[in-house]
Amino acid sequence: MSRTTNESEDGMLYKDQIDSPLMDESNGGSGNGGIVLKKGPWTSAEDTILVEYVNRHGEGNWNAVQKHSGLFRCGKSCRLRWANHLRPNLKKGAFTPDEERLIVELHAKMGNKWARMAAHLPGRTDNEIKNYWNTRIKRRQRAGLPLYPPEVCLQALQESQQGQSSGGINGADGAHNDSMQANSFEIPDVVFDSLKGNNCVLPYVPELPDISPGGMLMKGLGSSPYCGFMSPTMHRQKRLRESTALFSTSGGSFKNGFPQFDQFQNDTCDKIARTVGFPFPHDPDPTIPLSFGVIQGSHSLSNGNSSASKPTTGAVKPELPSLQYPETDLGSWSTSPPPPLLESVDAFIQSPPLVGTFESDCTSPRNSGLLDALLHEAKTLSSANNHSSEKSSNSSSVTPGDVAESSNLNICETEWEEYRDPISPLGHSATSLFNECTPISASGSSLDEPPPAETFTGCNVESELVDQAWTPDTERETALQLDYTRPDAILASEWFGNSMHESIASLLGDDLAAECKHLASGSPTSNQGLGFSSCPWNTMLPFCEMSAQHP
DNA sequence: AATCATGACAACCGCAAGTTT
DNA sequence: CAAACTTGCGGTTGTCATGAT
Repeated sequence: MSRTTNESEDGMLYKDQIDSPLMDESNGGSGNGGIVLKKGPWTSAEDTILVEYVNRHGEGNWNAVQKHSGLFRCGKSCRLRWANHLRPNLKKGAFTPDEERLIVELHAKMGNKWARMAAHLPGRTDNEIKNYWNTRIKRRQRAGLPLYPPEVCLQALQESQQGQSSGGINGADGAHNDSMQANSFEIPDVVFDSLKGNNCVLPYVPELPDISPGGMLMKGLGSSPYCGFMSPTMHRQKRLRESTALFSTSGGSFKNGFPQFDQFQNDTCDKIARTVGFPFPHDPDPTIPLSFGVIQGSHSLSNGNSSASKPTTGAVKPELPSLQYPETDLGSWSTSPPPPLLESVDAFIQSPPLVGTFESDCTSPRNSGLLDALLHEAKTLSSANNHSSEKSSNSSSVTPGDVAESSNLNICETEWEEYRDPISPLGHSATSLFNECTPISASGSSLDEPPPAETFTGCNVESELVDQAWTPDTERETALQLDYTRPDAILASEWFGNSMHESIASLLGDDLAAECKHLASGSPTSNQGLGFSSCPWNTMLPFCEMSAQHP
């Protein structure tokens, strides 16, 4: 597509600039009063000016470009233009198959860390990669294809194994420089191991469009176009309720729930902390089908960009991404049977369950996923607990449990903050892999046996696996057996040995633990009715254990 | 032929971290 | 030490081209 604008406008704009009275007065920076900085497509004339300037003065000090070159562009725009289009050695044109594969692999490891990914693709810009990825996920989503091809999973697996042998949980930093060479990211490694065990099949759970807990959590319900999926069977009304009021409490509760995560790597901790600490709207109703395995949260969420998704206690961010619905809409779901679904959502719901519906999760550009989802789920549980308490007591809006949990979570968040590792891809990686390479088969079930669309069998299996005490001796073997759909299993393999139920009980209370167990058991009824709700539980277990075992 | 959907691309925006003043 | 500034990153939006209906 040609961005012929430059050519078409060539000269013209340049001329305008030259002739412009402002040109001579353009000394001011982008904020200079009186000078209106140009926006929109760059012309070749502008490019020329910028190139000349950079050749003369070098990169950096972009605001000076506007001041000294006469360009009516803010420094930011100049930097972007240079980095994405004018910089030497830029590789233009479509991505090669190798590049595409690499992007997929990198994304599996890094999530939406476009700049970091770009470092692995000489001549490519983060923007290109980002655009490619976003387009790709849309395309594959529509096609019902897995976001991460099996071969990529396998390769990543192999690489991860190498990295695993040498890397520890904390290898992230070292690894990030050359993640492709030796992946030491813990989570991904584990994931890939799991994938290996499962032959890396069926990346998506055919089932529900995911609610994208992450998206909901970070941006305020269903902000993500890909995350907004909800099971038709879901109780929408419950889903979004209490979000504001509960968020703060719930989020807080989570923090405390995880007193220590010394073993988590930085990034992981960061993501988790963010997620945990984030006042995500949690669903008071545990029956809400969250697609955990499916989660698609978004990398963006966890990954990152904290800018918009920063934990803001107390209130759901009104900020709405392109496809999201207004909160009001969300709220309306409670009353109206058909929620304002996105096209994609509709497609997912309506499309055949087997192949791609799940895609939404997997393909979410913002997968943050797993952690967010976990937290969200935990929150949901705690919220449910609170809710039940409220019903029973019917006396106060805030139950003791709320307060206690809230406090716990806050603490946890604080501590996690200390372990942030911007480099670690865990959050994303885990998410990506979980979401996108989620095998339908559970440990117990064979790959040849596709799971029912309504259920997320992986959850069941995983719960069992987790229950099997993870010991260093058995860890490796178990890892292979783990369903890679379950991040929790992975986490468990690394750090946890106690039963999840106990952990949950300690964290959220016995009743919740019991419920969790129930969900984990994967009774057809619960699964069907709850969608993936069981998955979140399972996923969350490790975290619970963490808190229990790592005070 | 008109319309719509999709893909590809470019650019902007807001935020956050780092640096300078 | 704080404010201002710079830079970088990631998300989002807008535009155009193309193909399908």
